[in-house]
Amino acid sequence: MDRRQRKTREAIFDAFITLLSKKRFEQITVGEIIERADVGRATFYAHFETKDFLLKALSEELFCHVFDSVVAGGEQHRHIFSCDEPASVILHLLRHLQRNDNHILDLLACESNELFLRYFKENLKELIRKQPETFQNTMGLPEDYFCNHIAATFVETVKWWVEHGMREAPETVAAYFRSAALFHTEKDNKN
Amino acid sequence: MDRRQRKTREAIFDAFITLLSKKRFEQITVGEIIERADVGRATFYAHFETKDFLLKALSEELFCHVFDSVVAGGEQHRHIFSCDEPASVILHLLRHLQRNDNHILDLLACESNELFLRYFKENLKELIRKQPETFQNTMGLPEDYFCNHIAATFVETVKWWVEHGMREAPETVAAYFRSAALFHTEKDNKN
DNA sequence: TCGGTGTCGAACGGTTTGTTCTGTATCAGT
DNA sequence: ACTGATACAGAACAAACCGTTCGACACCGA
Repeated sequence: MDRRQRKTREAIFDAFITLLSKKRFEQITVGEIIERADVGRATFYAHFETKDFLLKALSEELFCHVFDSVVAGGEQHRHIFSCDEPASVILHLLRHLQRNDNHILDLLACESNELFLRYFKENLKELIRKQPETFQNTMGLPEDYFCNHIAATFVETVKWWVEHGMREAPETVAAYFRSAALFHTEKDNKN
Repeated sequence: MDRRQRKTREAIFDAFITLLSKKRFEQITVGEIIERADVGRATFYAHFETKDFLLKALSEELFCHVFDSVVAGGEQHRHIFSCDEPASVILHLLRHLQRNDNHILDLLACESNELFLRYFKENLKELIRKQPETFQNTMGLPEDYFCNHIAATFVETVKWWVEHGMREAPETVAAYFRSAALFHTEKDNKN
């Protein structure tokens, strides 16, 4: 990709993130973005069809690499919701957040966080669906209901953590999630 | 309240609900609302400061009466999350939805349902907070985390039900929720 | 050096917003 | 039935934002 293209794209993303930390997505105008990014109006529209597409592109850019790093982990992440495992995906994600890689945290803490949390949840559901052997639906709940429940609980957990100031250690939060999500590993069931 | 005022207010609400069933909140214009409601522009702004306030007013109007009817039930609803109780608040709410009183269902099914679900959740949390004796935080989770988890799980359950076409009976859905929310009644703990 | 590509900046038409004003209809109380 | 207060319709308005177009220029890779 052309260096110029990358530069403006980056400038727009940065300006957008900064603005998101200050006001809601809906009340951010294209004018503000291009002013802060120091970019021509036509240039903006050459990159993004509309403001919503910018949001989508940003979401993909940020979350893709997080979830990619998860699947890249491969077999070592088999028990994605077994929090006892040090390599658990949960802990992986929580630590990712704590380090605030790529400003993800800023976006989850901003007033328009629902937009990103929705994206987050969708990726999670896919992840869960792909690894059905790592958790057990012991209550006989419908598959999609159960799957959605796990993802939603994790998102709510993250949201709570962030809004709470992230005072707890990732391990603690993972334990909370484990309790709340009603996730029983095979080990549990042997008790 | 003046009969004229009530009439226009009602007309605006109706038009708004109809439009919400057709397109997202964000892309509904005041112009469309007043046209469908057959109301003057100035009249609209005399009633609602902005489109967002209209949404808020509608939410309050709809959910208030639902939750009021719950607290009006008083002592008979003590065990708000004990689904075995026929008078349980859960069943009460689910049946309310199934009858589609006041178009609540339309709003929960529309593309902008997050707005109402958020409102829904807040009311739920308050309800839960007010009746701490009716559920037990057996896992030693932080109070607010647990409280939020219960409310969120219920909202997700309702969302799933609606998106699913509401094929299940309210009793079935209540049972799902009971399982998922990890809600243990005193009876459970005696086992 | 050259053709292709990205950017700038201004200008534009179109839409939405929220306000203001005038004249008219409806209300509640006497 | 009369009256003052209140609510309404409808038009017009300025301001803001959107998305597009265009010509001139700068930068890229080859």
